[in-house]
Amino acid sequence: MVTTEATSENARLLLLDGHSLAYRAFFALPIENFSTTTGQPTNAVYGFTSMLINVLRDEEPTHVVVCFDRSEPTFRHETYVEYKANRRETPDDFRSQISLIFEVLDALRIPRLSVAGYEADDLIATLATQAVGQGMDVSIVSGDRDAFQLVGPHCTVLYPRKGVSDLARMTPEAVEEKYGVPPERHRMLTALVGETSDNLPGVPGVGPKTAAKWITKYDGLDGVIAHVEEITGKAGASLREHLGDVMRNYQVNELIRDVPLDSAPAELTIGQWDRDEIHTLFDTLQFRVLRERLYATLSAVEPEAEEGFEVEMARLGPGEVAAWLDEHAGGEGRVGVAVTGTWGRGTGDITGIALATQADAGAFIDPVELPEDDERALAAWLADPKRAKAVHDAKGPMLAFAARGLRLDGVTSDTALAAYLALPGQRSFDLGDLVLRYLHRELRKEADDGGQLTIDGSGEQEAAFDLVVRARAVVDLAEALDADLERRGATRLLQEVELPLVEVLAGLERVGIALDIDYLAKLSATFGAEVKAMEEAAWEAIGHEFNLGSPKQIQQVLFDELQLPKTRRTKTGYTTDSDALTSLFEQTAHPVLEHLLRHREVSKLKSMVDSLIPMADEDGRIHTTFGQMVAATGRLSSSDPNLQNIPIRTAEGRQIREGFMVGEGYDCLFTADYSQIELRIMAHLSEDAALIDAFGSGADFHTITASRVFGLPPEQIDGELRSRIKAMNYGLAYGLSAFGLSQQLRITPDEARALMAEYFEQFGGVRDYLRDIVVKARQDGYTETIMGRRRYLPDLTSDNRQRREMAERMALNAPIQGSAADIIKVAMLNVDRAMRAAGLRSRMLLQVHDELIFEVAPGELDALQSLVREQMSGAYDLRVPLDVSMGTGRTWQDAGH
DNA sequence: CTGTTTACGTA
DNA sequence: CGTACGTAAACAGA
Repeated sequence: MVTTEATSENARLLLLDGHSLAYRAFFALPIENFSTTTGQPTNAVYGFTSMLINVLRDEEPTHVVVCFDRSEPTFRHETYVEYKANRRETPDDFRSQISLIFEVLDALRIPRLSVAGYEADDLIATLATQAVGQGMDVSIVSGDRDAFQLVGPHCTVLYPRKGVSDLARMTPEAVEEKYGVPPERHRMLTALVGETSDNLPGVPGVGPKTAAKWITKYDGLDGVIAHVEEITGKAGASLREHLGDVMRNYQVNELIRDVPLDSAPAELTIGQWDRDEIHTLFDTLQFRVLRERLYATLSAVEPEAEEGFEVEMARLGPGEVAAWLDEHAGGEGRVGVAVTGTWGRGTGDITGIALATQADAGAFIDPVELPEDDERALAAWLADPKRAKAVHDAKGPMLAFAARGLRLDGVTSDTALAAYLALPGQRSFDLGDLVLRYLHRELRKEADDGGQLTIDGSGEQEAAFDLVVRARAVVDLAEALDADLERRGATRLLQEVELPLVEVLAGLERVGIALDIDYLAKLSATFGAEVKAMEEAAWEAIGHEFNLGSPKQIQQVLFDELQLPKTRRTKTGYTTDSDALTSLFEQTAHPVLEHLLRHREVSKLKSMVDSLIPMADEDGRIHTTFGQMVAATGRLSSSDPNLQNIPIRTAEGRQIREGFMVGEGYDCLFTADYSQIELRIMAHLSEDAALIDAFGSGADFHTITASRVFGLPPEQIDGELRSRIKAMNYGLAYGLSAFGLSQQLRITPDEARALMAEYFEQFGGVRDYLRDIVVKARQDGYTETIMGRRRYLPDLTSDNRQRREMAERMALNAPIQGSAADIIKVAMLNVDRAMRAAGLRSRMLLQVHDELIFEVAPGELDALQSLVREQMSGAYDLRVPLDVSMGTGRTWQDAGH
């Protein structure tokens, strides 16, 4: 294809038949391989989107529209009541995907069209006719052969041959070659042959070959009809008998070319697609590969952003830092800071620093070759809380600065953090994406070949300039996000909680926690021995070797060789999870099941120990990384390594906690955790008097609530009754259903329902609260925590039950889990401040959602305990007290309680 | 070599 | 058919 300059002469219109393509995809792609983890089928969406991407790439259209059928009957049904009557009911799994396809198209800003009383084909015929008339080239993508009648010199049909990636290009020549008639006569052919998918029977005994022969010989269908008596043989007789059908078919098959439409072809332009919407949507659809393909394809054709950034860059040489800072960064204005370097595991290194002001003054500083005076000026400026700074994702840079002995203060905006509060469900907060979204600009320099930038070593210079552009962009982005957060009521949450927390978290990461390496190495050996023993025992029991770590091989052994009863299905077979194995063992008592379970348990522990040991630094400490913008609810996450999932439930698991110990020069570890914080928040939010009372009484909460539910005095509540109510208490905050409760308690669903009814009888406020929270979230589009942290849940109005109910459970849980996260974050800030104020040398080491772990400096235990208790329980004023329980010891295990 | 699936650890 | 995470190993596809 030759591309000439774009005039209306060679505008290209791409027309897609949404339904027919989606339907194709639905049957071409196996639903088992294309479903989200929540069970939403996505095969049609996937296939359709995939085809869309391909044709956008290959056809390079200037105009696009996707046409859809409507449910209303069309004139074809009136002409022929049996029209499409043989079609089976549209499967639910397909129907639920149409609205998802709409979402994809809307996010891509691709227009879609449907008109009552017409099929998608008619809209396509109308638009194609108009467009060709206006000199446009047209490509039609449709899985319906009726579209072939539209093929012409400026109109091509792309017809899916098989699957979703193989499109046949039907030009006039291709149609003629395949069917023996030119495109405008294809409809006549169909009329004679019939179309089973539309329930249009043709002439029995007449196939495409015969039909084409007749049409050619008699110069069209009219000729065939006129000469119908001359046609000899069986086929001729059959034609005469079914002539009515043929004429009806010809009428029904005709595509309407003058459907009244609101938009002309020239108006069907592709808009600026929305990166964030695509991100969010593809996240929920769990399209990973497709997203990459889409980005690769569309970034090539997407309309240019308005402009880049214009900024002067000074490369600050020796002795120039102080002067530049004085001139450009000594006032009130916020300065953007961007750095290059590496960071993680509690440390880092800075290789480049860029500063930029709103007045487009930019500077690049190479921190390695910095004279002492410059370094001092820079350090003072960075650490000056009065010099306002905007940084994107400041925690890493903070660690890298700290490794050079530099402190970063005065950060009045962290644009990544701000974006997280605005869009908490988002996966990544890429600066370039945010700049495009909020500022409609591209993160690149203006194409300004002034020349002063192209000194030699231009690669380095380029990199420096890119960094300055980032710093410049961050300043404007900070402003835009400030405004956005104000609108969302999250300003205080950012300024008073999340921003100050960045430095506290950097501190925890930098300090790390000491490991007892020798002990852990021995522990690993112990676990290793048992893993091996279990493996051999399992092989012995089965009679051959197999990989106990492979669910697939376990399935083969259990279900094929041993013929044990089948368990719950997974995508790829039958589950071998511990619940299933346990229940299989109860049924069959087969010894291999015990070996498998034990092997699983111990090898999991061993791999955890083995992963921890090499992560220790030269001082024997490990440094996690806290994710402050990961959890949609506002919690922190911990990774590399994850220290928020160190085992505690089993005795063996707890042995790992023995490996976390107090560091040299410190007295002990000290842990403090909130007891039942989520339940207390539920009591607070629901204002349920009975629940609030239960927390006020000081006695065991689960026993008290059980006593109310069962109408028994507390001393008659045995372990069984208590644990039922405990499961209920906790389950409520997760949106637990009667079914789920019955599973967990191993009672019948009816009993579970009765238990829930009893519970709500006593705690009506909780029931009302849980109900209202979903209603309100549906109205607002989001839930909110006690500190105004939002979680947006658009799926609350989804017509897909699975998605909607999932969103409802999220809506129940998010305010509770999120408020708990708010409270402990405030507690961490207050504890940190109070420790500084008291001049303590003790250090906060970890946060595990409702627990804080400290390392106690000699002689400070008493002071620290009372300080932490005070700050934690006073972090937020709830309608119930915030109880804190504490413990101390040499190891994390000993410090537990 | 990469991404996905299964399973499982925590709150 | 209970929320929120992160990781390891096996596996599948490129």
